[in-house]
Amino acid sequence: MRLTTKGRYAVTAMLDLALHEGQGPISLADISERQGISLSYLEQLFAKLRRNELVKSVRGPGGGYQLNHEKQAISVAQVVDAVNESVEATGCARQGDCQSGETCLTHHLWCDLSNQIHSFLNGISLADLVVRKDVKDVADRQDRRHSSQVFLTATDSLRADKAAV
Amino acid sequence: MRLTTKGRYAVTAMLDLALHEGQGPISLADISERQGISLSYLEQLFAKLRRNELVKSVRGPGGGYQLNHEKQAISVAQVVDAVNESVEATGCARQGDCQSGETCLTHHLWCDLSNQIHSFLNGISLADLVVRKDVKDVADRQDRRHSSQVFLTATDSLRADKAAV
DNA sequence: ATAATGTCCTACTTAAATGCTCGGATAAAT
DNA sequence: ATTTATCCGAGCATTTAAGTAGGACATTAT
Repeated sequence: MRLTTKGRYAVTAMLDLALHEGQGPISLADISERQGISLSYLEQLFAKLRRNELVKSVRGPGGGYQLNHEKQAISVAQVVDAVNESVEATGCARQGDCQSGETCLTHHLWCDLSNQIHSFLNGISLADLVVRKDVKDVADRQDRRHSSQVFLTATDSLRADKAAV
Repeated sequence: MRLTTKGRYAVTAMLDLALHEGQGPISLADISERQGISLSYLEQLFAKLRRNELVKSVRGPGGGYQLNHEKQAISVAQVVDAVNESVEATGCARQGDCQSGETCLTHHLWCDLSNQIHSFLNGISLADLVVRKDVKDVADRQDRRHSSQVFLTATDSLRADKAAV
């Protein structure tokens, strides 16, 4: 089992998409700036998210990424899984062949733990996160800090209007 | 957050001690054989367990390790912690300074997850594991397979008798 | 057309950790 | 004195995370 910045980055980036839903495609450059994640690294993560059909992409200027499903339908567990960070606590992938073909002494304990974690992360959707107070607070701060050029150009507000329809 | 064979080995070894409590000191060679863990690696793990005062050691022939507290008083979480496998899911050690000094978008989510895992593993003691059916089954199988020389020598049964007093 | 802006893709690098092995020192029992 | 065990340190192969670098391709705006 393993949960590092990899999985955390993925969830954070997906939550960023959910927060800016309805504003058209969001570029990775925007996410990189807002969330403090390396652009190149984001590209690699989104390649996996796209292959798992959690996001869809639009290429070219004004392009970026959008959620491929309703926010309610995307769980944190799905996102973490998509970037290959299993929250599986057993070493045998639940096979029970941990100790040279046989079940090890603590196999069932780690199975129980895996169930706990998985059901917890499975029960939280991006929609659930979006409405949380602690998430809103941080999102507001980030928007205030990075809103400098959002409504500066005519094309940008035009795009936002189009997307809002 | 990370849970690999390191933490699983530690819990398995501690459970082995709990299962053979009352039989005097248990050597790492015995645990190595029963649980299929490298002896040298066990030594390293038990060095940490000893420094965390979870076990006490007896040197010399007939020596080995014993639990330093009642089985009921040792939780799985303590054992995992002792070998430096934190089940902490945040990257900021709960400080909230995840994103260049400020709180990141998903900080509270990972805090919640950490609480879940920690309270789960904290609520399970070695005593709880010893009485579980799945644990008993595996333990019986292991005892049957590795009991060949336990009661063969006079010194061994003598030692067991002494320890039982 | 062409320049700019984005995704897409591959390969490389650095650092850290895991899971071991090996060699030897020390303590205690036979 | 020899055996049995814990102790202790160094070292090593492998994997992974996390990020860099460079470029190809698609799309929009000039």
